[in-house]
Amino acid sequence: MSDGREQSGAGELEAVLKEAGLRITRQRRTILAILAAGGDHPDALALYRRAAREDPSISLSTVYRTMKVLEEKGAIQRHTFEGGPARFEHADGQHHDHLIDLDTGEVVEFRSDRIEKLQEEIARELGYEIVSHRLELYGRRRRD
Amino acid sequence: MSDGREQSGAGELEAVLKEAGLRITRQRRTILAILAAGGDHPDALALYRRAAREDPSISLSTVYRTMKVLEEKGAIQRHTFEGGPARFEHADGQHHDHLIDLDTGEVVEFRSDRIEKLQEEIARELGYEIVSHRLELYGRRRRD
DNA sequence: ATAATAATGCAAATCATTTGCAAGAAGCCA
DNA sequence: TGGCTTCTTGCAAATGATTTGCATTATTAT
Repeated sequence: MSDGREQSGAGELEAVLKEAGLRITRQRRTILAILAAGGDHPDALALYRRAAREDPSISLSTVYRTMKVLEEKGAIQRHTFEGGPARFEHADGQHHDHLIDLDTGEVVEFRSDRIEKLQEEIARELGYEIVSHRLELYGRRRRD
Repeated sequence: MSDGREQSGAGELEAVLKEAGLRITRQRRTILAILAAGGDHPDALALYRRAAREDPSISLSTVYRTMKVLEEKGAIQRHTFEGGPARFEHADGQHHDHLIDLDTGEVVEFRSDRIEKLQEEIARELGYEIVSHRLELYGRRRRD
C-alpha cells in the first residue's frame, strides 16, 4: 500500500469496472485518473476538458457514459445543485452533505450526525423510511 | 374575509402581479386559480393540462412564463426534485422542507427548527452565511 | 374608445444529456 | 501472437425540459 494518505486512487475505480466485467479502456483510465486526482466536483464538461488535455480523442459522450456506469456501480456520486449541470464526485469516504459557495461554485463538504438523526426521526414520524436524501446549503463566505 | 381557512387564494397571487405592474390576463387568472386551489406540487405540464381544461387556448409557454414571473416576485416556489421536471408550489405559509414519496411522487411537507438551527451553526463554522438551502428526503411509506 | 405596451401562441432555439450506429479496441482463448 | 467476440467509442442525431423571437392579441390607463 502507499503512504496511507491515498483515500482512493484511480486504481480503485478501475477495480470497480473490472469486477463488473467492464473493460478498462484508455479513455476510461484517463477519466478515472482525473476523477480520483482532483478532490473537487467537476461537471461533465469540465471533466471532458481536463480529459481532452490528456487524450484529445475523448468525446463528451464517453465522459457521460463513464459517469453513468460508475454511478450505477456506486463508485461515484452525481449531484445536481441548483441551476446547474450535474457534477460528479468520487464516492470514497462516508456520506456527507454539501455547502455550495454561490460566488465561486466551490463545494464544501460537511456532515452532521445530529441532522442525519433528526431526518430519520422526522421520516419515521411521517410514516416513511428514508431511501436517500439531499441537504444542500447555498451561501456566501462571511466576510468579517 | 372568508372563513379563515383560506391560507391564500388566487386573489393573493393576482395582487402580487398587480403590485408588480403586471397584467391580469385570462390565462394568468386561470393558472393562478389552479395553483392556489390544489395543495399539491404540480409540474409545468400538469399545470398546463389542468389549465387547458378550463381554457383550451392556454399554451405551455404561458405556464412557464407565468411560473417564472411569480417565482421572481416570490409568490411561488420552484422545486427540482431528483430526476424530474421542476414542480411548483404556492408559497404562502412559512418555510418547509420536503419528503418525496418515491412510489407515488407525492410530496409531504415538514419543518424542523432544530435542523434549521443546526444548518446555521454548520454554515457559520465553515465561515459561510446561508442564502438558501434545500433538504429533501426521498423515501417510501413504512408498511407495518 | 384608443393608444401604448405588455402578454400570448406558435415554432424554433437552447442546454444538458442520451442514444443509434458503424468503426475501433479489449479481453480471452487457442 | 492471432483471431474472435463483444464491449466501447466518436459522431451525429434524438430527447426532454424550458426558454425565446416574433407577429398578433389583449389589457389598462387615459
